[in-house]
Amino acid sequence: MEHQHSILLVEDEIKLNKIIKDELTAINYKVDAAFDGLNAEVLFNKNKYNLVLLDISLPGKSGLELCKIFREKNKKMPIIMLTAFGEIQDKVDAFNLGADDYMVKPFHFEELFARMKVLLKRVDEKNNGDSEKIIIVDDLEIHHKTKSVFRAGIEIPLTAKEYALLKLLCENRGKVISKQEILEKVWDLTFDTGTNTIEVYISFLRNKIDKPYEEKLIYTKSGFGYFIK
Amino acid sequence: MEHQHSILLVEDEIKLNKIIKDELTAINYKVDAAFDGLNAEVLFNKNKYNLVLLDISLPGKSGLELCKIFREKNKKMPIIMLTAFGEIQDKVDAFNLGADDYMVKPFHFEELFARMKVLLKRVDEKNNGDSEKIIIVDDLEIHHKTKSVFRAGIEIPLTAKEYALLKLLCENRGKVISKQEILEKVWDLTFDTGTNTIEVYISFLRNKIDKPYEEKLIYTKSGFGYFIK
DNA sequence: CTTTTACTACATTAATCATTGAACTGCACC
DNA sequence: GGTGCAGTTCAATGATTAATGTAGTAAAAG
Repeated sequence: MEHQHSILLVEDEIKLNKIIKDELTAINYKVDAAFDGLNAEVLFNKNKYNLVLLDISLPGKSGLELCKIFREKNKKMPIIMLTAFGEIQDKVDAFNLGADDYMVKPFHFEELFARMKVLLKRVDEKNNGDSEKIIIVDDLEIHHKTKSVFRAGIEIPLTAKEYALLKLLCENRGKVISKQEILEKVWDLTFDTGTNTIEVYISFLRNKIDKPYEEKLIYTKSGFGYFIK
Repeated sequence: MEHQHSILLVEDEIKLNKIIKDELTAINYKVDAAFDGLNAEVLFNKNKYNLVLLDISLPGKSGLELCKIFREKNKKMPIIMLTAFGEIQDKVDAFNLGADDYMVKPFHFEELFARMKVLLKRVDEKNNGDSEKIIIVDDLEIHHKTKSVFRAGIEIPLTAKEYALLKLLCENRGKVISKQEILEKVWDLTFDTGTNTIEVYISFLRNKIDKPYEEKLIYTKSGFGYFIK
């Protein structure tokens, strides 16, 4: 798969640690688990993580200390603190030490995952320098800032999915993108649903982007996927 | 130290570059040095600077080009051009491209430092109390100082949340702001609560800001977010 | 020529958005 | 401490727009 996020999970309750790890692994994260502060630090220094989940009360080295250390070494990596109920002061400290978010135990996994997704997406986008970007392919322009698409100077209104699909293809102009990859990046699915949604959306796009114009931009590589120009 | 300023120094004369960097570092600036335009651009995109010192004649990409690029990406960051004697026409161009000041080589470092200080102070003050700021979009005015909003000269009373939302949208006029971003910046939430508060507030705003007027300012980009004008 | 793969019109289902009114919250005032 | 009020939030509804699945047709591969 194209882009799997790497998570460092630091949690001393063995059972909780295991559950979180299993859940995250099931939805396609790569997880390293630590059960105490010292071990967490070793892992952190050895590997590169996209995000850290950090319990506050830990044997070895407190989560707050770790938070400070991690933040000093990496300004951008998101840190989510896992706090027990009543550790509200710690929560405030955590933000001052550079944590990005916190979850109060017990929490719903769904909420944790949602927050992780937001933070990871934010970092990914910043790295791409996304917000001001304009993609130009031939006489087609994609303005990320306004989420708008122009061909030959005329705006073509696209839906969110159409836009995401076109953007993916244009960002990889010339490269054949497999349906598998499209499913992952546009639909956030890691498995094939057995329907032909992608083909339908390619058709939508062609109607809007290519049909009215002489030169076609979207091509099919039968058996492999789609590509632009 | 209370507040260290970050400087991007772009100067191709190696000796001069080093001297300026050393002097600035000695008086407690953090300095990144670039010797050509391309490298300067890379640094600029990667890091956040409080001020740029920019030589006009550079290999790679001219200082004037860079000035324009930097100004487009950051409206507020001061840019001081370093011009050789006789580049007076360039000096004029530089101002048109958004430079804040210039120094004619050779110059006294003391004078450069004094000008930097003035410019940095000006920006710092603006950032602290952007109290004087007035955002104008069409016939809509937002007076930051008094937290009041006028349309076509008539004051429109807004509540705190309405004001924050309108301000966010107007500060990013033209840019589509996602609900996620609105939640973070107006409601301080990192997670979608599953309610429709944002839609409700957009509705409130439209009633006050748009309904009584012919030209509408608040638009919906379904699936993406909201934007102004 | 047969099989696989892809295309697209159409119908169905789902998601998103706008609006309203009701409920909740904190605060000033009695 | 109760009452009223403004600000905020929530829930229900209907309208609009988007996403999905089916099925028959077309195109490409072998």
